[in-house]
Amino acid sequence: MNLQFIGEDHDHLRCIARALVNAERVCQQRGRRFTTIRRRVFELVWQQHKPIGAYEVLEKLQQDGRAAPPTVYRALDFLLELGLVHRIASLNAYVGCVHPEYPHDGQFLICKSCKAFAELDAPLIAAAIEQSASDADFEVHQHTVEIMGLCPRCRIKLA
Amino acid sequence: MNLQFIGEDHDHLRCIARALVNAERVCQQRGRRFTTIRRRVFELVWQQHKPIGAYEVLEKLQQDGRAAPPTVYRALDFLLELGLVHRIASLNAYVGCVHPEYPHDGQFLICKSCKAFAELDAPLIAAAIEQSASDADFEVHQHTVEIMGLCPRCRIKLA
DNA sequence: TTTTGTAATGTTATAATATAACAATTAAAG
DNA sequence: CTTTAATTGTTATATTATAACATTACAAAA
Repeated sequence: MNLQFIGEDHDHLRCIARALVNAERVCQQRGRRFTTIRRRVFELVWQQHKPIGAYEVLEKLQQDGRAAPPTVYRALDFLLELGLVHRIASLNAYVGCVHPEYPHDGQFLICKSCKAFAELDAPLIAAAIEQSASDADFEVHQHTVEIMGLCPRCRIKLA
Repeated sequence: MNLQFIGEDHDHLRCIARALVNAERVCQQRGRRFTTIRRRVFELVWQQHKPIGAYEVLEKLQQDGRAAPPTVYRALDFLLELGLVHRIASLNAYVGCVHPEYPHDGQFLICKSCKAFAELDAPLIAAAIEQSASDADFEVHQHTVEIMGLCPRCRIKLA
């Protein structure tokens, strides 16, 4: 599966709405509470199809009222734990997960120019990692794959 | 190429010595200066076959005399630029590069238990990334691949 | 060999990211 | 209700990284 960059015609309100429904379902299935704060942070992460930093989330939260860093980090940790968001280590930033049916490692394409990202779930990459690791007799628990470059739209724009 | 975890018999002094010779050659080829501080930071990163944090490097530097964070970060940035060390984004830490002939992205196996790492240069992984990216019409500039799990030795120990 | 320009380092301060510790509140289960 | 556990509030601080500007060291030209 390969989840592409979004196009001009992308209906983002609908996109967020679907993500919220997914998130609610995931929480219910796992017996965890999708509280107001968690929902709000989740929405903020989804508001853009770009990685967002914790302190950027915090600023937006603070437009609603007081909030401190632990509030944000707790919500993010919760969402990470349930696989509802991913962390992009090379950017210290967070993105909404597009298929949170079950927790998983994604692979990420991130545009240096417009900052848009796409989440892959590329069996080819996962298999190559497994193969290379097993050649080294290494037992894989988790992987981080972050691919930086130019998205289709920016390739054209900058060509 | 696949650079394995080091074994019991590893002669680390020789290993560091070789790395230093490499580093000197690389600097000379590129007309850059391998100053005392850069050499010292390079040695400190190589002192262990484990990722080391910038502030850990700083502490060790300070055993020689005064030193402040910018000194360490500058040296690390220099070494990163020349491909003499790599940064492990998911750990905010640095490792020596085992084949710094030319700058490149590596792939890293990192043991959660003993923290040892191995650097891969796995064409299989690189190819899978290229393939997946090109499916999405994405132009790859750089990639981060960090694989966490158990190294061969720890697998046995913890079995 | 002095001069001069550039690269490198020193120094202070601060930005950006993240967590510890404990108090207060809220929700859910008995 | 009441008790318990989960969640959130709050303050302080740890950790990682950079900005800005002063100083020093080096290498090439004069």
